[in-house]
Amino acid sequence: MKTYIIVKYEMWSVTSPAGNMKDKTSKNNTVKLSDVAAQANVSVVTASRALRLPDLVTPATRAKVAAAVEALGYVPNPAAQALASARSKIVGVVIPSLTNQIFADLLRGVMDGLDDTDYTPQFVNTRYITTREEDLLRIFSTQRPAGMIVSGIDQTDAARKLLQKMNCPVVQVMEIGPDPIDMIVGCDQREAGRAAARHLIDKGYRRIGFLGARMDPRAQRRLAGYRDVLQAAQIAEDERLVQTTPKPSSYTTGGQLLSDLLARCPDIDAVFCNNDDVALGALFECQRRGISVPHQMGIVGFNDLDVVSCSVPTITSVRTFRYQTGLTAVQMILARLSKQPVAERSLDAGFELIARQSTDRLPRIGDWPSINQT
Amino acid sequence: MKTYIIVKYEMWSVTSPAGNMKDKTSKNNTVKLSDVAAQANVSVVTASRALRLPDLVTPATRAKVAAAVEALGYVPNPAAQALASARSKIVGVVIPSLTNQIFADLLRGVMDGLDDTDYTPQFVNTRYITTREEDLLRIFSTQRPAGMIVSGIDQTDAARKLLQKMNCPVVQVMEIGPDPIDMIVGCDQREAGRAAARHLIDKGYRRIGFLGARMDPRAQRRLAGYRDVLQAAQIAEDERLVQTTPKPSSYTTGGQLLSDLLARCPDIDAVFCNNDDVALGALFECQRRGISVPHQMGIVGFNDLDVVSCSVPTITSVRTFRYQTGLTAVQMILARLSKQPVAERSLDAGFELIARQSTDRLPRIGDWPSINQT
DNA sequence: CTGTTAGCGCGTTCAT
DNA sequence: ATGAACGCGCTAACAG
Repeated sequence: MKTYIIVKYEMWSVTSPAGNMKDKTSKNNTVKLSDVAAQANVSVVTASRALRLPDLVTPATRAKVAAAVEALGYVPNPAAQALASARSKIVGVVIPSLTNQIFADLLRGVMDGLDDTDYTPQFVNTRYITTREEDLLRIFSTQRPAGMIVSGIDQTDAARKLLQKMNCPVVQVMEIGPDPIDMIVGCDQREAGRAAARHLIDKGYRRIGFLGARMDPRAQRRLAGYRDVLQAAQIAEDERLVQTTPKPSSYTTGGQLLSDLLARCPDIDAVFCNNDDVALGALFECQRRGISVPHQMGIVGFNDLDVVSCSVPTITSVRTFRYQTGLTAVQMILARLSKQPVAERSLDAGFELIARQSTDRLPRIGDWPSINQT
Repeated sequence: MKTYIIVKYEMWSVTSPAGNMKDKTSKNNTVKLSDVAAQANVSVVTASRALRLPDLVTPATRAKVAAAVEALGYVPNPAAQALASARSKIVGVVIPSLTNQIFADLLRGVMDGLDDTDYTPQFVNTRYITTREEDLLRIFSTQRPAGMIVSGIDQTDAARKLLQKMNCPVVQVMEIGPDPIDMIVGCDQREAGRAAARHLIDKGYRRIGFLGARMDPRAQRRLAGYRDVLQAAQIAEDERLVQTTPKPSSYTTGGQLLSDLLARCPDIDAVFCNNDDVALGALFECQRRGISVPHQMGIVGFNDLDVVSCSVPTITSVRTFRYQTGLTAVQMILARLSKQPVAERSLDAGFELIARQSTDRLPRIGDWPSINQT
């Protein structure tokens, strides 16, 4: 222990006098702003301003400071910054899960959007537990984040209040809704659900099942869209056609769901799946059972993950823009932070139905059952 | 200036007498330790110790402080903690990419391992760029992280030095190697590659190709394992059998790789794929071409993602333990931080070959070509 | 445009 | 077992 200290101090006295430039001048082995200031022959404040608000400083001093920073390898201490300014450089990102690919895409967008800024994303997952979301937000609020990105629009009142009290830009993502906390970017899940169901009808399918895992609020709204369309088309709305499970979505779950639905309704001719995991699982189940897709069974997925575009057959899906959403959310936050006027508080990221082989069946006369038959 | 102070004191004197419990006593609308101390009628230090080192404090005061914390809703300010102690509660996690499912699994393990501790993970991705890794580490070092988790064993010397200078537990993950920076947990990629290749040989395949995307160092070692086995089996080692691309791995890439390899070596009877994305893509390509798997073509993947266990046919893969690895890495760090003796600095997470339908072909006499034929 | 001063909320000596 | 005093590195008022 003693030797330790001694070694440390010895190193000090060795490097400190000898070191001209390129020197960690502090005992903590950390270059601080005061070191930079000393090196540049200016006050600490000036050094700070030269870095933070360069416009308020002479080009000459700016250069001096820049040189000192370079020479000493100065990097600001975020903890000190946060403490002094009561604002951290952290952008909090609250998502329900990391298992789901779509959130990984979102995170990539956020990360990329934050690259080359001095902000840092910080991710947490709620595991779809609302009380956990509140706890996480409480923790975030102690960090005084620069901005917050939260998934979905189903925050509890407590969560909404916490977010508002953070006094920073907040973006809800993955969905749009009528009453954003602050800003929002995503797509209309219900409308997207409608598009999927409508596509199946257009392709001549009539006994259209719904396969859903986990059934979080977003999935619920897609299901609602499916119901909208089936009602509007005056196709028998049969609750038995809706097969869901609280289990997390996965390929295996998808196969299981289809099996269960087939057991109850052997006459279905198509399924709209909650998401692509379920859709691919359903496709595999069809292959196992020798059910021909798209002829005996139409399949539509959701999200348009990479995999559905190269399976055999390829799977029709509703493309959503997760990466772009993450990017946009960050841009909204950055814009607000730089006092720029934000064009829109609510941004519809849209969606796109990508028709593929899994529904590529021409409607034939025989496919059209009489209306309202069960 | 003066008014400032007065305001503060006024608010104090207003809320302090009036406020019995449940009061944000500070001008900043933030409850601090001094508020807790006041409420509990102890000094700030005592309050601090009651929370941090409860053993050094009377059960009575501990209770008083706990009550005050509860009443005021006190949450420590991490920035202040970090500044004062020169240590943050952040565990830095450096991975190459978030696109790859296996890193999402790792992150889940890390997150879960850090739940119910007061440490927070912070993720960054290097995008497989080593200079970027160094930059990221430099940034992390300013945060004085509690621990670091980095992916792989191929850090540059500069990166290794940076990690050592952080003076905190460091765990390399996803691989094991001879010269860990500090601690390490993962599996022997080369050995895993051998297992995959050996399995194909055991199943009677002889013209065994290698399909690899991205080809990061880990993939390179798997390829080396494949070569080891082919040499040892005295099967013709033919570099034309190795088909790689610098492009990121994906299902599409997998199909493309197989196409390219088939164009050059139409006589291959099996492929060992870099990872499961490639393997599934290759399977789809076989389906498109009417190549029967496993009879005309054996396929082995890597990682054993969920999807390969329910595709049709199911795909043989080498299971790796990403989630467990993340969890273990965290546990190693936590153990070190709590001064517990760490059992092993190097932990082999192992792997497991899961044989499935895609290689389920009995070796037949005809499958055995003469040795060393090209 | 630059320097001076006073904290941010906590941990860490050192006394008691 | 408890408390007083100081400072972590930086920003934010204010004064020149």
